[in-house]
Amino acid sequence: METKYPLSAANEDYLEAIFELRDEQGATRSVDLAEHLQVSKASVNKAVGILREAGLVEQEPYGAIRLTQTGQERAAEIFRRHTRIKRFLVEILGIDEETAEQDACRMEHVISTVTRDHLYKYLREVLE
Amino acid sequence: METKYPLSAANEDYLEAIFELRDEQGATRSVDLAEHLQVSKASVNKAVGILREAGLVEQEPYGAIRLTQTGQERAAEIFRRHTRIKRFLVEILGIDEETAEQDACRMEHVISTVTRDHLYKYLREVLE
DNA sequence: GTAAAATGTTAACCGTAACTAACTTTTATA
DNA sequence: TATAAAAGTTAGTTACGGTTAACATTTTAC
Repeated sequence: METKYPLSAANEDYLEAIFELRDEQGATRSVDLAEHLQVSKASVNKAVGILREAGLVEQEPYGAIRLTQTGQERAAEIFRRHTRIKRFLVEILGIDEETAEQDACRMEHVISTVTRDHLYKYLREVLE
Repeated sequence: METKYPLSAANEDYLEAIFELRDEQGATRSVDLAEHLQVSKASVNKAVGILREAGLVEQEPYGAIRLTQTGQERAAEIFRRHTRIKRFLVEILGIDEETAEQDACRMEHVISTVTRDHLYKYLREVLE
């Protein structure tokens, strides 16, 4: 299968949103993704196709989207990165929730794993 | 003229590199830009055209590239952002120069002005 | 001063990621 | 249950930012 396929920032966003918008059965609808990410249904359809090819989600035609095991892990990691960056912005730099959310959305795609880990460590130390 | 034209991340990179690679006369050569940014001469040519349209640089055919007044200010601000983010990564998070440089390159394009200002303030406080 | 090398320009192309419009399928409702 | 609305799909378009290849202009070296 696919071990560590790199995802584009856009596709990381789709994966993360699928993770966030799951219902009790773990299903996510395309239309909700489109709404959440403010893109067209067509864009969602294409992106989900890519995530499917990459083995990160499953979806039968006209059906709901579900994360695979790998997809789930990958998405959770992205989500964790996002929330920690946001925490840093809010709790350390004192930035408002709204701005922090938007900035975290973009920063999560550009920091290296080295910086990510140092940031986590810093958060643990400073917020004990 | 153009008051606050938004630049894409790519074009901010070109502008910043033009700023960094100026010689004593304030001139930058396309070929050096291409080398520095690791792109083709054709890409440089296209990007410089956009910066020219935006009133940020001047260049007569086959001549050197020079920043206009606005271009100079804009580039200096981008450069400042870059170096401060890098300082943060190196001096606060303890990341190595190499990684910090690469991450700063990407982070500089995605942080809001709010976050930028809070980061500067934090740097001043922590590094007194 | 001319020929070769270096530099700059242009045209045509590619991939990504968005869009709209038209269509199919599914779901909900009257 | 038939039909209208909602959701999903597909095809074709656009903009951006890169590419290569061929060409034009400058600069350098003999």
